Amino acid sequence: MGRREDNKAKKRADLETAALQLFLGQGYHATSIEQVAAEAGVARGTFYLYFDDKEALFRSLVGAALDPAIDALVEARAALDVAQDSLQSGAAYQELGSSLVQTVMEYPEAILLFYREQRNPGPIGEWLRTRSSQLDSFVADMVRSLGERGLIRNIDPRFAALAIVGAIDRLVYAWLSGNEFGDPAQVAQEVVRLFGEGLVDQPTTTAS
Amino acid sequence: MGRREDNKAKKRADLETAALQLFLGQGYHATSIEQVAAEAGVARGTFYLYFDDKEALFRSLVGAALDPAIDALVEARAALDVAQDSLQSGAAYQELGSSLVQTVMEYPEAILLFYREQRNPGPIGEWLRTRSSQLDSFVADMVRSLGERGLIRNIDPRFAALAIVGAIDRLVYAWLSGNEFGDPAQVAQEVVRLFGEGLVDQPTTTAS
DNA sequence: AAAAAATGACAGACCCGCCAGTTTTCCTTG
DNA sequence: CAAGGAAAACTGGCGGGTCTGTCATTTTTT
Repeated sequence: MGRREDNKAKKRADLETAALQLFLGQGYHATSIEQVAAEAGVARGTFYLYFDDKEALFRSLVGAALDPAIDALVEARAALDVAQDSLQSGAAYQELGSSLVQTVMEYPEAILLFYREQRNPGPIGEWLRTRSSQLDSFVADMVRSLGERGLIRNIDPRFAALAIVGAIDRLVYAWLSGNEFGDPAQVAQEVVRLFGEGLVDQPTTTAS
Repeated sequence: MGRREDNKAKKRADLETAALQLFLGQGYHATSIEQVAAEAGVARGTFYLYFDDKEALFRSLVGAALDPAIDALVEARAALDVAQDSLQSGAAYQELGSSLVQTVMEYPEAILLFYREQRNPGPIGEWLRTRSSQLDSFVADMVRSLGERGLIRNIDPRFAALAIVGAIDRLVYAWLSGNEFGDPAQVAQEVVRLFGEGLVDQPTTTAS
């Protein structure tokens, strides 16, 4: 029977959840392998039977949450490439949005860790920023596409993407950090409206 | 003569600039006092004649950039409290904006460090987040005030503030990290327009 | 020569990754 | 089904390394 396999998988998971809590509590850098092992209830040496080092642990941990998100991004791009009308592309955006929301809801701690460590130097930070910039590029392409179809006013896509991603980033981060503000779905709609109206081409309404 | 004093001040500055480069290059946590001292050309023991520890060094370093910004915030709040018409409050906002831009232009590295370390756990991160949330609160009040005067549509000020600050945050961060995009003044205007039109009350323009 | 500044060795504390020795699990065989 | 042995899993001490903050001593300034 796979009793051995099961135990191994379980212990791996124990180490990962222990690490997740410690990383969130004191940061990746400040957490020692000793602490992770102790928290998971094993000796230091045992850790090395499951992971090469702290970095491999982190990648496994956060990758479990990020990989699905990146996959969703890739799929959305593929769907958009073959989309013929705005109905189909709208569906692709819809699908992407719900995938991303689902990922965040499923791995809130890992995503929070992603936000926390993102700006740190070193290989971990670089790895996270690579993932991050994929989203930036996607949004930039989206803005560019909408601009070319005349649906929004002319604006530097790279600039708009940073603003949009930055706003969402901060909102999600605040929410994951424990700040409460209403129904996420309603918040999402507010974001769309906020940027939607800010991006649409229209005469400048001068409020005195 | 103040020769001694001068040298002391200069050495302090040397230590700070050395630390700034190292913090930006490898992060606060990964930088040792040994490295800072070596980079500044002094022995490790000398460091402790100028700063209590690494944390005091960081606070001094980043505080030099943040304090003026916080001061500008406090002054703007005071000016808004006594402002009677929207001309005066507009001037206060204008003044605040130019102060903040000036601070960023004067201490770009320190501000970048502020963005970098902001989400890390520990006393340093908490200290930075305290400063950060002052800006959040200010913007939230601003949105609330504009809403009460009917200049923008009804929207949760806390939510709008996070979106606005998040977008600006990301743009400034990208710019400080070396991403080029045109004239900062023009970018600022774009931000105002983006959010301005997104916040104004208006019939929902449904683009098919 | 007195005062101030600078130095670097030292003690104490962690941490990493390894690995020889121990314990647990599994499976075969009588 | 029990016994026993091989294999897998686990342990914790060790060597080697880094970092901190102090302080008696040396160097520089006045």
